[in-house]
Amino acid sequence: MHSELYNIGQAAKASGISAKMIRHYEEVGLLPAASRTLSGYRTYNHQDVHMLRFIRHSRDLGFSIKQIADLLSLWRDMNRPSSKVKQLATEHIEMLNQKIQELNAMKSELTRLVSCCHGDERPDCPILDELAQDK
Amino acid sequence: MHSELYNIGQAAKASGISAKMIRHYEEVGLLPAASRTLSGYRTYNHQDVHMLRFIRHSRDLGFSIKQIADLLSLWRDMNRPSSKVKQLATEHIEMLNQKIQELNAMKSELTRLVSCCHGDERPDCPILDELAQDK
DNA sequence: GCTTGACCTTACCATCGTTGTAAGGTCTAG
DNA sequence: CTAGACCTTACAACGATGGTAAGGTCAAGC
Repeated sequence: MHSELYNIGQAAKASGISAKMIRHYEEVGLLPAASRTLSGYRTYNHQDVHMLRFIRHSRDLGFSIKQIADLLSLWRDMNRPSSKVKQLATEHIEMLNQKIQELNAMKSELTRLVSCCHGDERPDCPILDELAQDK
Repeated sequence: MHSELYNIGQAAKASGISAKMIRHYEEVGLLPAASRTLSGYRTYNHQDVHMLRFIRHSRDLGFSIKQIADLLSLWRDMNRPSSKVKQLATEHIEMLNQKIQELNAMKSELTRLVSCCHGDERPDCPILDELAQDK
């Protein structure tokens, strides 16, 4: 196993997280402070890049930074109970469900309104009428 | 028709938009500058509150401030073609669809992972395994 | 050795919609 | 006259990300 070093741009490419966000994650404490070259450049090794990939995958699934921090600490804890991970994921699914439900409610209401609107050159518009309703 | 006056708190209650946000909407130009009492308090009349309700309904459907500004100007334009309103709404539905799709993708992936995880006291966890994968 | 260009550094500001806070002025009821 | 509820402005924060600016560093080519 070589411990070849990456600078932040290479780590970004290898992990799929922008250099910008890597610095940000470090600043907010999601990542430990990277080691530096003499001239101050951040350096990353394979393990660091592995962690970055973990973060990206978590982010792609919509986990918040706080949740990702929890996932990372579970990941590092070799004695974690898998129930904790499952619970975290399940809670996130619930959050997703809630958001999806909200968006779906908006969508169906809007779809209903749109289907009522002629959509021609005349000014009459049930969409505006409904938005203007006092209900 | 009385033109009874509301102060910002009363307008907030009557419209369902917080006083805070009413000020914000004024600041960003979604609302015209409110008239003021001698002592500087903002005052609103029935028509203003009606507009605030319009904004709230639009917001409840997920329209952005920019879109609401467009809706408001269509609302005020008695010669608008309803096609413009319909198009705006349709574009928003498309945006909603896109977001819903993204969230659903996250949800189904997560659901799959969760269903693979025992969720007991043992540390083995396919959720973490997958997040840590190099793919 | 010097220049060029690509990279790195920090430190800001912007987005979007909303909330919170602080410090102060005003109004109204007791 | 005072207490408390309201109003005012101005600022910062959230969440994740992007942008910009001003400057230092590195590697390649001349």
